[in-house]
Amino acid sequence: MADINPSNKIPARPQKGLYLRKQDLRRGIELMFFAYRDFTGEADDVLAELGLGRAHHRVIYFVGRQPNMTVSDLLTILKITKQSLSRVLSHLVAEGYIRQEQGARDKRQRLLSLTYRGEDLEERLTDLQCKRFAAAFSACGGEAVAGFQDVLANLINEDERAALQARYPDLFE
Amino acid sequence: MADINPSNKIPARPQKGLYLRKQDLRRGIELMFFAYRDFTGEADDVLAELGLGRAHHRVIYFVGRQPNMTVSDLLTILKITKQSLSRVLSHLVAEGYIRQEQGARDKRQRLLSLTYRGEDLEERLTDLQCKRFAAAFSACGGEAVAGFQDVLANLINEDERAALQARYPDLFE
DNA sequence: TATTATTGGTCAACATGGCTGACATAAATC
DNA sequence: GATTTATGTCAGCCATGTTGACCAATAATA
Repeated sequence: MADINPSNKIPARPQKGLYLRKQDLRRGIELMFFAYRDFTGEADDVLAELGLGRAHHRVIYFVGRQPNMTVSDLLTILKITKQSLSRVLSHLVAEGYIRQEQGARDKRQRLLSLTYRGEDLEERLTDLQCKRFAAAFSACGGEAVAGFQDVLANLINEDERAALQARYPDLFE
Repeated sequence: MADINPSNKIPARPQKGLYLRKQDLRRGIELMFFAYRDFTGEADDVLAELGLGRAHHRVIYFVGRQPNMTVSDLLTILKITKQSLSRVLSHLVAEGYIRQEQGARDKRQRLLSLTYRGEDLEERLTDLQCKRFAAAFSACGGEAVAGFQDVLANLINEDERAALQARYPDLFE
C-alpha cells in the first residue's frame, strides 16, 4: 500500500533545527525551573538556620566576589530597589557579616566588604553550590559545560549581557 | 632569568578537567543567577499588569501542561506547602483562570484544568519564554543545547530527577 | 462494623523580601 | 549660593513563603 499521507516523512513546518520544536523549548523552561529550585535549595536550608534568606545570600556572594563595591554597584547587579536592598544589607551589617566604610572620593558611598564571619559563610554556601556544579559538570563533560555556559549567556538580556561583560570580563570566557 | 617559580607552568592541584576549576564553578553559579533573573523577567511584567505573580504563573504553566491534575500533584512538583498553593490557586479560580472539578474516584480531590482565559494567558506567557529560548538555542546550536539540557538535568536532586522522569518521560529525552 | 489513621484541602497568623513614597545628606552644576 | 542629581534611610504595602489548627473523605484495622 502506497504511503498516501506524506506527513509521516515530511515535517509540516520548515525544519529550523530539531532543538527548536515547541517541545524542546518547553523542556528548557521546565529544566530551568527544576534545576534552579534544587540549585538554591541546599543553601537556603543553611541560611534558614542562621535566620537569613536567599536575598542575604546574593548580597554576601557578590560582595565577596568584588570587595569594596558600593550599594549602587550591588543594585545594578541584583536589579532590585535600593529600599529592598537596604533592609537586607542593614541586617547583614548588624549581624556582623558585612562591614561598610565611607567612600574616600565620595562620602555618600559606603564601600561594602565581608567580615571574617561573612567570609566564612560565603565560603560555606559557595562550596555547597560549587559541589553541585562539580558533580554535574563531571557527569556531563567539557563539551556539555561549554554548551551550558553558552546557552545561559544567551538567555540573559542583550543589553545586560554587555554590561556584565564590562563588569566581569571572565564571565563569558 | 630562569623561571624559579614553577607555579607559572604547573598547576597546584591535580588537573581534573579545565571546567572544574573554582572559577568555572563560580561562573556556573553566576550564569544561573543572571539567566534565571532575565528568563523570568518578561513574564513577571505581564503578570504584574494582571495583578498576578510568579507563583500564579507556575500553577498555570503546570496545570496547562497536564490538565486534570490534582492539588497533590502540583505540590510534589512545586515543592511548596499546600497552604501556600491554596492561596494562589483560590485566587486563580476566583479570577476565572482555572476550573476545578470534583474527582470521580476520590471525592476529596479537585481536578485542575485551565479555562479558556487560563489557556490564553498560559500561551501568552509560554510564548514569551519560548521565544527567549528559541533565540538562545539558535545562537548556540544543537550541540550546545544538548549540553545545556544535560547539565541542568544533573543539577536536579537525584531522587527528584527519578521522580520527574516517571512523571514526564520526555523531560530528559 | 466501628474506630482509627491517612490523605486532600482550608483558614488564620506570621516572616521574608519584593515594591512605592517621602525624606536626608553629599556632590555636582548653574 | 541655589538648584539639581546621586546615594542611602525610614515607613508602610503586597506577594508568597512558612507553621499550626482544623474539617472531610477515604483507607486500614481491631
